[in-house]
Amino acid sequence: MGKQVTEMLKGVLEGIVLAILSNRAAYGYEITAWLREQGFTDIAEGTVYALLVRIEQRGLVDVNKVPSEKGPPRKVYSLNAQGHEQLAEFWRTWSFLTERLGQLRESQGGN
Amino acid sequence: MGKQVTEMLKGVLEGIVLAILSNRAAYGYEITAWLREQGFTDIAEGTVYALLVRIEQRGLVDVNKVPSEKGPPRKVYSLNAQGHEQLAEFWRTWSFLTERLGQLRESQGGN
DNA sequence: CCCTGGTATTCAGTGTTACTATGTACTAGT
DNA sequence: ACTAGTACATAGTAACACTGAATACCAGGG
Repeated sequence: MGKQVTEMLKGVLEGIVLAILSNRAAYGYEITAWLREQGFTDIAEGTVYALLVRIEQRGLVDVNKVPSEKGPPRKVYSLNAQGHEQLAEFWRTWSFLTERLGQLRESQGGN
Repeated sequence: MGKQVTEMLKGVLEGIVLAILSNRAAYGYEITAWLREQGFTDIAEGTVYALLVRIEQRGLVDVNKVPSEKGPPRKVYSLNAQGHEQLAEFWRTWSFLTERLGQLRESQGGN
């Protein structure tokens, strides 16, 4: 993907993961695989795990350890009330950004 | 604005400034003031200047020193060919992100 | 004359975040 | 035993925006 996406992901990736978790509970390996399918081809596993640790420490998710048939136990994360609030806040900020950027884009050659 | 915007701005602020400069040449102080008007109330002056130095060093802009009636000379930046290319690349990346995020948002409660 | 305030740029130090590159752990199949 | 796939964890690094301050230039007021 390149460095540009990397920088833009900062701050956004957390929102993406929160959004995923608001759909349904999920664990790190699963989330990483899903992201890769969606075109975020360069996202390293370590990145997702680190992010999950951060949002857990900030109390945005509940964790449930579930044994797996193949491999070590999964840490299944689900969004709690505080997480939903944080997600709503993320969407507000995201809307602000898209609106501003949209205007900027229109004010020029477009594309 | 808060910390959330700060993190999301990473990588995006550069695109914003490139977009501004593609409309017309401008200098740091002016850009900062404009951003504040647009609602980016928390952007520190130092941030914009640092960004301008970066994109200058990467050869995306041409610089022109213009005397000011009040204060030290202005460094007026204008986008060159490489800068326009970088801006186009930014819009591509931005489109990718907005598309993915848009889908994510729809796939849930919306808002 | 000095001092404040607005214009304009610069820089050292800090915090957050994503990446790289590993390492660990568990299971199934050969 | 060995390999491959699943699953999580972490130490070190780079990039970027912020904080806070300093510097420079000019105007007007006390």
